[in-house]
Amino acid sequence: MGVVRKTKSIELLLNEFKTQKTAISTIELIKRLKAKLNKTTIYRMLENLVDDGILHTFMGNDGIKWYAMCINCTKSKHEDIHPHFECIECGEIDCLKTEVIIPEIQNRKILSSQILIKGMCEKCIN
Amino acid sequence: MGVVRKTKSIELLLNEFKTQKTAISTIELIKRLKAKLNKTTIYRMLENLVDDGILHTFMGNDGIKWYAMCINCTKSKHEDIHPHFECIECGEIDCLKTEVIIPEIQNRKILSSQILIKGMCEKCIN
DNA sequence: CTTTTATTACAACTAAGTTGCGATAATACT
DNA sequence: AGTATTATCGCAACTTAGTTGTAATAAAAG
Repeated sequence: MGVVRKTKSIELLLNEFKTQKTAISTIELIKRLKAKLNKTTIYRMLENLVDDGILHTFMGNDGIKWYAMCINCTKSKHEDIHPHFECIECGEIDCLKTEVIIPEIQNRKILSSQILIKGMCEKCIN
Repeated sequence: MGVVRKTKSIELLLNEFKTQKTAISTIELIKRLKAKLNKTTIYRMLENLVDDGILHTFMGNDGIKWYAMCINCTKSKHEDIHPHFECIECGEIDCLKTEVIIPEIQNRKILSSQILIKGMCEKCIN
């Protein structure tokens, strides 16, 4: 249904994404906000913020959900279909601006794609 | 550790992948083989078959694991880094031979990538 | 045929995520 | 401002994918 009211909980959650530019996993968010927010609340807020085009979500390699701020998303259009990059060293996942071209496939219609690239990030490569 | 002994269980499991060319999820396998095999056994067999390069695994969009036969894998080299295609209509996921080029990224080292394309398959497009 | 040990089944557990519902607190209304 | 409305929140209980420990079973080696 999206976010309708400006609550302290929403503020707390969004603050995590303002202080950290990279993606954050649900379990990490729950861990950080445990003292102040119930996990059910966190799950529901994340869902609402995705509906509103404020956050976008994607599946990590380990099967847990990750969330990150949207840059050019609206309620109707999630333009944010970009690849994500997971560092095998520090575990951080961030959004890439790099565009990956998915070629057309015979007799199939491509609607969306999720790309998770694994490697070493700027910090860990040295 | 890989598969060492030829057992009836392994035969049963591999038979599923021989009669079906597309990927199969763990929960689907458990559902199908429930009467004959314990789920723990299925999980452990799948792990072993991945170690041996007979199956490869990837994460579905819903956070459950999928497995499919390897074509050009060996124990040491998993060449099978190809995109997967999920049909939003029938739910089937299969391996694509289409190669997707991941461009180099400044100051980062790319080691692997997982690409899940969503759309309509040959059967469902009509 | 016996011994070795990989494999399997079972039960009990872990952890991510969900559901229902009563309590709380933003917002709307007078 | 004070009250009514209802979105939001917290809690407890639940669901489900996947894991762990262990004793029993069955490949296959000797």
